[in-house]
Amino acid sequence: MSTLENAASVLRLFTADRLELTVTDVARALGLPKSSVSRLLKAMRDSGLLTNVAGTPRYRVGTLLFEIAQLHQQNSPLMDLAEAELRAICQDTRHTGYISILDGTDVLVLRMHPGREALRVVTPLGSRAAAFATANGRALLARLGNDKVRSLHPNPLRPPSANAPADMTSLLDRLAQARRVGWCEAINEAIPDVHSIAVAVEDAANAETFAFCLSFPDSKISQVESRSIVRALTDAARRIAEKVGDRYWQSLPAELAA
Amino acid sequence: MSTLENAASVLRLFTADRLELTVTDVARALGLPKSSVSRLLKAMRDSGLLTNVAGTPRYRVGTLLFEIAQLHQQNSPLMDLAEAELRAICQDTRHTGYISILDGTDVLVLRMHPGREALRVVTPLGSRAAAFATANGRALLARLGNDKVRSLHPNPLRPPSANAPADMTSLLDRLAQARRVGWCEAINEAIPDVHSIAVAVEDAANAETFAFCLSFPDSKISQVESRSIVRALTDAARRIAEKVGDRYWQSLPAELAA
DNA sequence: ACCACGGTTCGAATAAATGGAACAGGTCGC
DNA sequence: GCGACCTGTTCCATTTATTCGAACCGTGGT
Repeated sequence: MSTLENAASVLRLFTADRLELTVTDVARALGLPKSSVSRLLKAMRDSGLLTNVAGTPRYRVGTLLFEIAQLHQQNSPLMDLAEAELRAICQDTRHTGYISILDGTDVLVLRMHPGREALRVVTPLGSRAAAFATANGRALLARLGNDKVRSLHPNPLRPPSANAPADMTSLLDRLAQARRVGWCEAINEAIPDVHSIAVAVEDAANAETFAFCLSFPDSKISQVESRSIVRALTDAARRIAEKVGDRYWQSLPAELAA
Repeated sequence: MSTLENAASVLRLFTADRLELTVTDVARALGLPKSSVSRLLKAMRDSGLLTNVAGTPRYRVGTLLFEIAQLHQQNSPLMDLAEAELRAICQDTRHTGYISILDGTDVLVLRMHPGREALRVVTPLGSRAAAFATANGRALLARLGNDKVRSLHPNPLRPPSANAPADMTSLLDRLAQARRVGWCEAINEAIPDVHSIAVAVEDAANAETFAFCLSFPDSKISQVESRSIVRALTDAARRIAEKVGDRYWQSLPAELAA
């Protein structure tokens, strides 16, 4: 396999509980000869992708990746708008907010605004979840056509819980509903007792789409509060859509969102 | 050159005002034939390092890097401690706080806690600056031996302003002073009218060292306030040092820090 | 229709990656 | 102190991926 693929595989080996890797770690995990791995890691270090801890033969992720990733999430007008709106809603409601993007069939958490409640819902930055079983995920999928959604999911859905869509038909039903009202919710799907309400906005000019949601313990929130959260999110999305020229929200009558 | 080096070079081409790259962009910038670049970018996309914007032939940084970079800065006990302390100080003083590491001769901003003042000091996450001319940088350099500092800087220093150390001798003087008192300040060095006060903490077990600082407009802060900031930072560093077993702060008498 | 421009494909020459074996350094247990 | 063992590195002939120029395709402009 090419050096590049191997390098990417090495990067993927780093996980939250594996922040350092050794030559044998990688060799075992990837089934490559030690000699190749030794050279590969050294090459990755020399090119800045990795660093090795001072005296030790352990490798960590290099600062280059941190810098690049940082650039990647900055300077996006849409992100700035979404963050500002979400921050305001989070401060107002004291709940936790997330901004996510679609990456294949997963949602990837790009930003988090921790709530001030005692019980916080914590999905760490950079973590993934199946898009079809999350509020943010379905808000994003609803922006795609049904055909696209189907082709994204060639295999049968594997719902993480009973509340998640069990198959493609019920997923498309929920997406259709999301398209009608503009927002989307998930109750006790991926995580028990977690209720999330999400909206999605798109900046066609930059080919960027984000979903943002509010997450809170389902048991603590009344119907009325939930309604006001929907209102806050859809209003925010509408303001953003206005600024970036997202036609999607223009076609949604305000009364349906309430 | 090897594929890996070329890939790293491509990643380095992404800057804050260059979030998308095309084949010819890269070919021109790196002086490589278009065909090679075309293959390289495609390979990088296939391995997850890059993504190309839907219909267009433009490439962006892939989500893999974001995930990896996110891991990289999480789960560090020292970072958690430093962040908690700095957050408290920032809320207290309403100024901006930064956490940085040393990367070669540069400091790299890992975390930022924006202040609540009207005039905020903004150095974006992931940005670099010459270590010798910043408070955080010198706090980190002070942890190194003079020999190490000298060998890091083979070339004459290029101070960004008159207040920065002009040569190695005056840099070492300031480092020596930092080692005596435990903290470090930079007044109008890298950025005009910006005053920063920094301390550094090290977790030897994990081979991690961070500096954190408070930055504020120099003109707005009295001698007395500055003193109390020094106190807050050194107290915080001492608490962290206690927890992670950083011997450095044990040898510093508390009265010298005041 | 033509041209200019950006991207891709092709194929032979080249340079780089590969992996087994041998080597080096360290630690552990006896 | 010694050997067994584990880790990482170096070496080298072999393999194979990568390279680069040139030809090829689409598109957008005039």
